Amino acid sequence: MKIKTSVRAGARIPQKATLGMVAAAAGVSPSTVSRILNGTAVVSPEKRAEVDKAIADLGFSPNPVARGLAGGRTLSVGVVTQSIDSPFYGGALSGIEDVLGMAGYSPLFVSGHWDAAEEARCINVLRSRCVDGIIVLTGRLSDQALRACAKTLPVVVTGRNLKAPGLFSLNFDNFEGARLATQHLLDLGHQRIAFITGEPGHPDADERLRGYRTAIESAAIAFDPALVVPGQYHEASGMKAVESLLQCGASFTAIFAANDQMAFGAALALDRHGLHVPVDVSLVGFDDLAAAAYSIPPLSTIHQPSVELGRLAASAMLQLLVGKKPTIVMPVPSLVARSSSRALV
Amino acid sequence: MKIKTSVRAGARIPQKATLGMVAAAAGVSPSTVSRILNGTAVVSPEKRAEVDKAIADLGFSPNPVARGLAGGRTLSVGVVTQSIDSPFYGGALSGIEDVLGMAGYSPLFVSGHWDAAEEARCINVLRSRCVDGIIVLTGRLSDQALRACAKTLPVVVTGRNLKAPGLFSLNFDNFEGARLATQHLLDLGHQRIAFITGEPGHPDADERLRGYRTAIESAAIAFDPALVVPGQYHEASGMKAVESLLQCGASFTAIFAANDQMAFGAALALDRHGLHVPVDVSLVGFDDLAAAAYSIPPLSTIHQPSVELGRLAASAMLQLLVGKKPTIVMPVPSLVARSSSRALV
DNA sequence: AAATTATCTGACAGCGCTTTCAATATTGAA
DNA sequence: TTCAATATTGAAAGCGCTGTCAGATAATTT
Repeated sequence: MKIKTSVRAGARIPQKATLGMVAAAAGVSPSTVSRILNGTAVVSPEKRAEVDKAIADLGFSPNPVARGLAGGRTLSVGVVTQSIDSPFYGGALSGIEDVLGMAGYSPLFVSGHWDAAEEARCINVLRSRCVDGIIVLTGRLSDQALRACAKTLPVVVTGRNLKAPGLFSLNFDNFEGARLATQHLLDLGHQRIAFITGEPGHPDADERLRGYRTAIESAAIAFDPALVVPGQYHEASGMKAVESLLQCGASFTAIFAANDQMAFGAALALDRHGLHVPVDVSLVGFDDLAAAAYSIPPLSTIHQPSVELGRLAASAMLQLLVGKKPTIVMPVPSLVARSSSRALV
Repeated sequence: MKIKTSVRAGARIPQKATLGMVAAAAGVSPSTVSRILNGTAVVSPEKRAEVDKAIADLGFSPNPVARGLAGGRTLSVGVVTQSIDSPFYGGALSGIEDVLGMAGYSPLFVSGHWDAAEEARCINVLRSRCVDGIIVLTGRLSDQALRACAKTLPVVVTGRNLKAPGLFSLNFDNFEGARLATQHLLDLGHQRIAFITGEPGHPDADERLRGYRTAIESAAIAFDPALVVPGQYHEASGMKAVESLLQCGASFTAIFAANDQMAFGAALALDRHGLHVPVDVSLVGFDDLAAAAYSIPPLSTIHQPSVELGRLAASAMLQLLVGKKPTIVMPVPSLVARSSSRALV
């Protein structure tokens, strides 16, 4: 290790003030300064004033690393996401960053890449970094693993319904969203509605399928397995799904894709076959990505409040952190009807 | 502060092993363990073996927080981005996370929201968190501010050409990319090519404009200011740009947008006016977002290796961190011709 | 064999902050 | 006016790890 900060600093760097220096400048003990900083105890107004002045004069700001070591709290919370550049989770990350930042906390993002083992590794990294809490965005981790984790740290998890001490879960009503989307197509007169599923085995994907099926059946239409094709939540799988649908000669007038990315892929595949949305086929997605409003045609979809989800998750964490039981409710699903779906004449 | 980890822990949590415990278990001093961990000095094979065993037995892993306090190095590097959920920077973040993670470093992402003051705040947060280095993705910060920052910490910055001690900059050839895109349209026989600019005053936007102009002029076509409309790099501004172009009655057979998002907006606006891409108007974007391959029609664009950019920036940081001068070269721009551009007949 | 030198290793002093614990100072009650 | 109770404060001991320093061994040298 050759380089050291002190060596690299050519010019005179304003030496970072420490709590001790503030104490000395204010003529009090370090303990007192600490107490003022943390509101741990009552301090006389005079001393408080002196310390405040010293802090301002020295431009002091406490060192989170030292704080972390001494107090156990690092003012940072770990966020386990699947991919930092996912169009869907991105919004949530942004919401988390925003709310956490306002409260003086820093988020530590780690990506699990849709893999339970990797997610477990992520959690270990976060733990070794002594985060004060962990937010898990729709992880692959078992409920059990999460519960265990919540034994040592406050945990907020999205995308499941889980009850455990020190753990708060925040779930979007995927069933209702899917039901809404399907109902929308039914209302437009569609009877043969294909469904491109999400990754099977995933709670949200399963719920969306259930919502689709429920809507179909409650319209007294027989559920046709031939109209349900598997997808993996990305564009390519949406294309493939349409290909296979067409290949099998399935007849349909509308497609409901379990997320927007697959809907985009589906639209492209349809286009390649000379089928136009919404003239030949109506299309509805799920998520309401930013891009959905600008696709051609703009995509009808179920709005998932991803930024809001992030904000709520962060708020819940903040409440957990002060020992309160979070009182957070998720917004209900809503349909955004754009131009990709139209009434069957 | 009511909750403390120790209180929250209901069950018996496997007490986290410390370096001291390892030392005791191995019958050596803490210093020796530290030396083995850091490779700071040679230790006898026997002791090394004992320590390794103790480490394995206790499942010990060093505490980065304590390390940070004691050694000054936190094994974390700050990353200043504009928005954590930007479709373009997302790729770069992903690349950074990947490379940094392999090396045992953790990235600390903060968003500047396209605002110099906020970016400065971000840098302060990062500094207070004692990051070992900072990567700035195309910030708004003045060159001077960055140079000052590089006096105390290694800095890697993308999107500019800046030379300073302790600072490495990594720039994409925006000029050449824009020239390439424009030339592509010229090669297809287009003469009236409109250009939707990026945020004026930004180096990359200016360079792209220059590339456009250079290509146009070197094709012996007069540069027509009426064909250049301002944009702000987002979809809505792309729509607005096309509206204004149409409003002014400008005649054009192709549009080159300074980024993909504006190209998507432009395509939609054209569509609304009954103009189809590429039949009526050819369209080329810049960035090659993941979505570009799945838009309708798939967008011809200049490929920006955003993930690669992130990886390179992280590699450069890693080199800086060990005191080496980075030897990193950026890939050259390349055109991805898809279906949104076609030859004028 | 004594004197040097090169190799390991442990003791110890922090890094900047929090947090008992005990010591004052202050107030109220008796 | 005296004693207990309460409010403020400081001293000191770490949190888990690193890095310097000097002591202990072993390897070379005259």
